[in-house]
Amino acid sequence: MDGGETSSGRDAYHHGDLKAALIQAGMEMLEEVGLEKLSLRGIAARVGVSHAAPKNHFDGLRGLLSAIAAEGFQRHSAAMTEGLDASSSRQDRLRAAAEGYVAFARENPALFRLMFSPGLLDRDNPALCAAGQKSYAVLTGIAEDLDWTTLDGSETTQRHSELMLWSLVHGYAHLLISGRLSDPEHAPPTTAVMPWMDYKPITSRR
Amino acid sequence: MDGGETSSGRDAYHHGDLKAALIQAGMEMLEEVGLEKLSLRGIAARVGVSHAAPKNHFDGLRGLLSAIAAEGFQRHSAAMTEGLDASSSRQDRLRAAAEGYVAFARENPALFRLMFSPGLLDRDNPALCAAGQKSYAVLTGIAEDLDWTTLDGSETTQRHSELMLWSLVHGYAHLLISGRLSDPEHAPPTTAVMPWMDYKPITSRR
DNA sequence: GGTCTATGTTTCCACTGGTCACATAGGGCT
DNA sequence: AGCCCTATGTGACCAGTGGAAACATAGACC
Repeated sequence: MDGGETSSGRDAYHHGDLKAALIQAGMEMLEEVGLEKLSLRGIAARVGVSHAAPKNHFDGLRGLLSAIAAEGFQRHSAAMTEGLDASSSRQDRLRAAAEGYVAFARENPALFRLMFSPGLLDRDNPALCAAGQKSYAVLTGIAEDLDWTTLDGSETTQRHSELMLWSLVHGYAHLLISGRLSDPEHAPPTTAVMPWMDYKPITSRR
Repeated sequence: MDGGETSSGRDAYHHGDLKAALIQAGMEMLEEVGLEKLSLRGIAARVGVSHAAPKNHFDGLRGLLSAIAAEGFQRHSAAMTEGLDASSSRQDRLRAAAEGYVAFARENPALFRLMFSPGLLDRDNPALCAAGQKSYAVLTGIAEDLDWTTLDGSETTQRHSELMLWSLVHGYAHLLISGRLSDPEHAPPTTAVMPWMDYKPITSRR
């Protein structure tokens, strides 16, 4: 116990819970130095171990990055659901989730970028896969509630609607952190780019 | 002229047109080895020069990548406009541009990624800035044609509409190459994720 | 013909991630 | 209690990277 923050209980070990410490340090440095300058040696140094130590817990830099991304997806899921009030309308719930999605990206741009950089991650990492799928499930789960999929009554539109929503928030998030928008600080709120929600009752068939 | 392929005319120079050759080689290797494994030394080796030679034409790896990205934005613009038939309806023109946007990303995933990786590029590179802005202008120019901005009649909606369209195609493009979609090969066509175009006359006020 | 400058090479440096043999320390068995 | 044994971390090496500086070369220009 001792600290018991992020680490698991044992503290008087070799180092403590090095695995969690590395993930923690990695997430901090990620936003400090940027995705491209993040180095295994740097992370190890911050924790105070040699650069070979992580090998005992992760499969190289890739493995560590994958673990960080997995943690990122969990926080991403949390960001989408935390503002969710079960009592609010389904439309508001969707709005809140979309705003959470985008806000997370703006607050953790480097992490968000990492999470969607397949070239840096281990596709087969179980934790990463699970966390990523869960994150997607959170979004689609809220979208499904709205069954705007009945617009033309066909079954296939379900997937299309999910993709539309996902593409929209994902694209806006990405643009906001891509440095291509003229004034990202004062960009319109997320709901401003999903305006069809304002003009048409989502659940109606029209 | 001599060859006159990608190089400009002069061939009996030191190397020929090294600057263009490096950009060309870089674009090829980019898709071959992936964005993260692309190296200045590798590009130089393919062209047959020492790894210090590019310094005379670019400001380090950053400069070369920026030049490649600039060329990428030009091709991106071309991809959006090439299928454009002036005689087709404005809706069809928008559809064609959107499909061009996404198709480009799918055909040049690493390049597309590079183009939107501010950490790798030189923000102040003039060619890159110009090409990037032009690319955005192409998209918004076509969107403007459609004046769906009149949905609520307010002026501010213009920017929101542009952002919505851009976010949508950009997000879908990104998701398709992010490795997070289950079966990206058989993903729905781009128009399937912009379905509001099918259900509501864009130019009408409803 | 001779110098001058653009272009390219060589050699060095600091840094990266990966691998191996080795050290250490705590757990568990006898 | 004492011992081994394995998980964990270290140090020394390697190939590779981008960058910088001194040097070489070959066209250009007078």
